[in-house]
Amino acid sequence: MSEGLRERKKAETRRALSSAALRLADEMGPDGVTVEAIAEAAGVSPRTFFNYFSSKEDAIAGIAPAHSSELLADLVARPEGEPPLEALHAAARAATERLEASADDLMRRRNLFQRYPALAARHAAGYAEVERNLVEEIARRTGLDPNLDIYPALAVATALGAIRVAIAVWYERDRPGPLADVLDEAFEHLTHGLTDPLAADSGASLSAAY
Amino acid sequence: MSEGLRERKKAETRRALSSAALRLADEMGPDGVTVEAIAEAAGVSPRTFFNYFSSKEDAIAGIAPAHSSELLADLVARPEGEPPLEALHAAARAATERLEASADDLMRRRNLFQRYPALAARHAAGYAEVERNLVEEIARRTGLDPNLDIYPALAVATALGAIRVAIAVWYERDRPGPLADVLDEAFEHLTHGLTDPLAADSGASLSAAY
DNA sequence: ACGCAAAGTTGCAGGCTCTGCAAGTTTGTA
DNA sequence: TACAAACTTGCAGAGCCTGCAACTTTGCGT
Repeated sequence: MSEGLRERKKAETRRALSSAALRLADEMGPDGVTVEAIAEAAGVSPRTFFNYFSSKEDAIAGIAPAHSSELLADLVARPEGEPPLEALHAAARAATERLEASADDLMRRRNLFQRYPALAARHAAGYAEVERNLVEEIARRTGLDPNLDIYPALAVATALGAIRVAIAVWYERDRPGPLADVLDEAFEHLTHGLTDPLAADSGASLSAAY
Repeated sequence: MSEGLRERKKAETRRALSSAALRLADEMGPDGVTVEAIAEAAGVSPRTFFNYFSSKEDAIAGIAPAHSSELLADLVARPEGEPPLEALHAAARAATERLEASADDLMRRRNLFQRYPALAARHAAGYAEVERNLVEEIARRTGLDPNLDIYPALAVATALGAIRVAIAVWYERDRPGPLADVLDEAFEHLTHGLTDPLAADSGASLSAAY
């Protein structure tokens, strides 16, 4: 029942292709690696590569619908009455914990993105669809129109921005503690209206966190 | 001295290529148009196309560094003591006014982006560099480390998100008034900590705005 | 076990994108 | 007018990506 041999093999092939693409791109640059090389490293034909990824860049940038859809699932699972930003915070927290588990892949990819910004853009594009879904869910929870009211889209864009920034800072700080702590710090700022951390008293506890 | 014939011709060719790319992509979809067709419509050879744009997508997505660098200039021009989010708000306001001026081009491109999200991603990638610069400036103003402190990156990411969301909602509402009004609405939410607009009293004035 | 249907892999043909190079053409200047 | 720099162009070629048809593997009912 659960997971047939077929499913497992497909997942394994996908992982092998993604991993090979990432490693080779790291070594020779995204343009230095060919689909042929990736396919060979993963033990399949070049043609099969395109059955798994729609482009070479997709394989390298790692368009992983898994993490994103889990983010949506986590949000949906939050209690109905919870304030939107709190629900987003909780879902984001769960996401960071999953991300932290595969920190090495994340790091490798991050280094690549720093060297080749075009890849980062491609990666970010993968989140566009999830963003739409998150906005829908927040709109449903607040009873607002996702197209005409600004709040749902703004809250979601802000939350995703917080995740992105938290990951970046976490790496720059050489990962001293849990990623979730940095995320909490970010949401703390958001709930306080992003007041200047130096001018405002409310900022004292924040800077003390680091 | 000023602008030789050479310069003007180049600028004209670039504009013709960009315009043809946008129009053809609108008619036949980004994949339905070939570089050959764009070049022919602009009256140059296909090879010349690549002397102006590094890829077909670049020509269609219209990587325009102008707007972004103006955003940075506006931010730098704000008074030194101004709270960061207020300065970002003011700079964003100026940006929206410039954007509103070329609303038709924006609309056409926006329609394309809606139909083909990959283009939007490409376009967004152009803003990555400006985002870094904005973060630097906010860090300078607050005396924080742009890499280790979360506030500057968070404030900038949030502000850019606000601009993006404001534009989207403005179009969905069929542009009833100034884009800047929608932007103000977004920043209002941000300064109030993104509290649930239904639960909080502070939300009353916001929903009244629309 | 057996065999059939669905799913997955592969090779091939072919069109398109993009690059480097060398030759030709146009523009700015002395 | 002559010359140099800048720009355009054609050509060759590598690589990306797709549709198609044949082949192999897996899942499942009998």
